[in-house]
Amino acid sequence: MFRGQYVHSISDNGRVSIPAKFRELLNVKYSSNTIIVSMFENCLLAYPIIEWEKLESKMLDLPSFKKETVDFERYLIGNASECQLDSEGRINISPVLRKNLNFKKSVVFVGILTRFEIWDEKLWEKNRESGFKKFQKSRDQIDEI
Amino acid sequence: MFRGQYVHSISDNGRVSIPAKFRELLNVKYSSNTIIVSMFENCLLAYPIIEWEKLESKMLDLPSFKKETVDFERYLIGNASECQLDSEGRINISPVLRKNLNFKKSVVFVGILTRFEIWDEKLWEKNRESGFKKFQKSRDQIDEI
DNA sequence: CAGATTTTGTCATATTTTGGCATATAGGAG
DNA sequence: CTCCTATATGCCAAAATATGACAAAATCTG
Repeated sequence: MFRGQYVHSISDNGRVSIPAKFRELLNVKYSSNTIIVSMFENCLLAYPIIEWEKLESKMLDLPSFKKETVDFERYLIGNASECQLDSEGRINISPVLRKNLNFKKSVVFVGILTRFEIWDEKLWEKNRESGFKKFQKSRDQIDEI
Repeated sequence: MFRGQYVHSISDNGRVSIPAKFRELLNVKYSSNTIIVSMFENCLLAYPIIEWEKLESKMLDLPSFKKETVDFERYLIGNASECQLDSEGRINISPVLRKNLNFKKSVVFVGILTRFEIWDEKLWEKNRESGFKKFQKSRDQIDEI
């Protein structure tokens, strides 16, 4: 499972190392160094290709011209890109995504079970406080864990 | 699968490069460099010929005199045109389509699984915010993805 | 049919992306 | 604390890509 936080720097042309812990999980559990990265709320969302394909196959069953489907897919798939880790364990993040999320110098990888998020470090820091508040609020919604 | 966004410039006479990632998919998965381009909401909609033909065969099953069928087909098929990628991976977009969609200098290719959209860049940018809102809304409609 | 205009094919080139190496840094073991 | 290994990242060369330019071919128009 993906867990924890790692801060990495990102080069001018959008290249960044995936944390070694995540790389190992990709190798061992998923036997694949291909991931899909897409936009989410204020961060990137990354899935091992296998997990992502589960999502996609569900989406292929949706009625393709229905409004909700189009809106949903246009955003989630339209922002997605397939990345192969190179021999050094790095991926490239496209100019569009970097611009949208205002990626500057450093990003934070946040592991969350079957996926991980990538945040601009500054934004991540800024949201720490409100993140805690949201966590507190969510405790009531999540029943009896 | 088609995914992600790519911004390309379009020449005065409507010639534009298809993103390399999309070209590769056409070669490898579809073994064909023929696509069908038609109008959609505020953008063009492009399908590999094979996917387009699947769509057509579904349309043939629709009740052919029903109002919705006629309206749908008249628009989607009536605006469709077949394009071959040239040796440099470019297609031409007809003056009519460019005028309808107000294509200026740059366009955005948006990959969506078995198809991709082509937007005027300015318009795409303008719709980005509302696109995110629509996505948020659609998340509630699309259950349990 | 002739001339004008548009479309197409090819080449050249600037830019971006990729691959590989080298080095600095961090983290763990002893 | 110190050494050693694993990791992150800067750097550069090579490859791929996007796109401008221009001539040849095709099409349109009167």
